[in-house]
Amino acid sequence: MCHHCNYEELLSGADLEATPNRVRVLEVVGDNRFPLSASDIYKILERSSTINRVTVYRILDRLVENGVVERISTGGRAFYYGLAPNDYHQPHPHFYCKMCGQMDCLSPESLTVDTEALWKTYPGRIDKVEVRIDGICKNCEKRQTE
Amino acid sequence: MCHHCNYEELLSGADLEATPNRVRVLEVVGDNRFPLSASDIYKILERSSTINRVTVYRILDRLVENGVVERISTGGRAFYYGLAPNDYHQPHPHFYCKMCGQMDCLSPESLTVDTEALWKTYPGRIDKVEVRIDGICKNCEKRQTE
DNA sequence: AACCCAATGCAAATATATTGCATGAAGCTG
DNA sequence: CAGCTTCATGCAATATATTTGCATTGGGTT
Repeated sequence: MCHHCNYEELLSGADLEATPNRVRVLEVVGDNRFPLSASDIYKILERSSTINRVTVYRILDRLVENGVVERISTGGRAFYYGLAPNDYHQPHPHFYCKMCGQMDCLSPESLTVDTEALWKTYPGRIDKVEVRIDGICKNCEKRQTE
Repeated sequence: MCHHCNYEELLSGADLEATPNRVRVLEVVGDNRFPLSASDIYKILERSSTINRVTVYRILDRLVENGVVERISTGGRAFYYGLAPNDYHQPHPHFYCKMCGQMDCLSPESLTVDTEALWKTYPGRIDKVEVRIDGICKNCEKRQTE
């Protein structure tokens, strides 16, 4: 567990009853250094004890709705999920490797985006700014040349 | 047609034979002010004369591969397609409305991203930096309050 | 006790995209 | 020019990711 986060508290703080399944899902998402797909999360949970795939989707939806978890788009077909930004986790860009599908978190400073003007002037409602780098990660690049 | 772009030339310049279907697909993508989904493109093409959905997907794949068209992820499930950046089209961020699914192109200056440090230091291969704003567009926001 | 609601499970449906295989036209080779 | 190859296209089937409908269960409420 991230030493800043108590997952039960995170849940109740977001108006969500801390059911065992919700805690399990949130633990998997929160304990990972990088975002995971619903399918990844399901597989990890299945290893310890049974859970339904649909339940995982539904829990993820609720967590995203209530701002606990962030849904991140990839250059591929599935969404990935990571902890939503909060006091201890700043928003940050991600790197998506189109070969292995792994998504890395980049440091918030690695890329500076100035969104201030946009927030002021955009005529609609802005919920989120997503920055994603697509490419091929170091490992896959190496593997290719072998 | 965008007055800078001759679509046949764009195709042959990208090493792609300018077949009638490819030109049609590229016209639809290029003539639109904002990116479209494969399905949107298919529907528009069907209005003038018949084409297979799979052909549309395949043509889009080739166009993306050869750098003529850009595949843009959304906050939703489908990819959208727009002209790839070139001498006349700078890379720019997009706004995705989660209500109506419409994606707008924002001006390149509306948001400044400094990727220089990243390009220098990232250990893998970077193909693309995608910046997307998610939210609710002006129209949908208005419609909600009515 | 009767009721209600939310969480979960299972089966089926949906949306999007991809694959396999067939056809036909264009070009090349001998 | 006959035979071969290549590539674009079409059609049917399949794969993948996600969502929906409906039933069950358990906890709280009246």
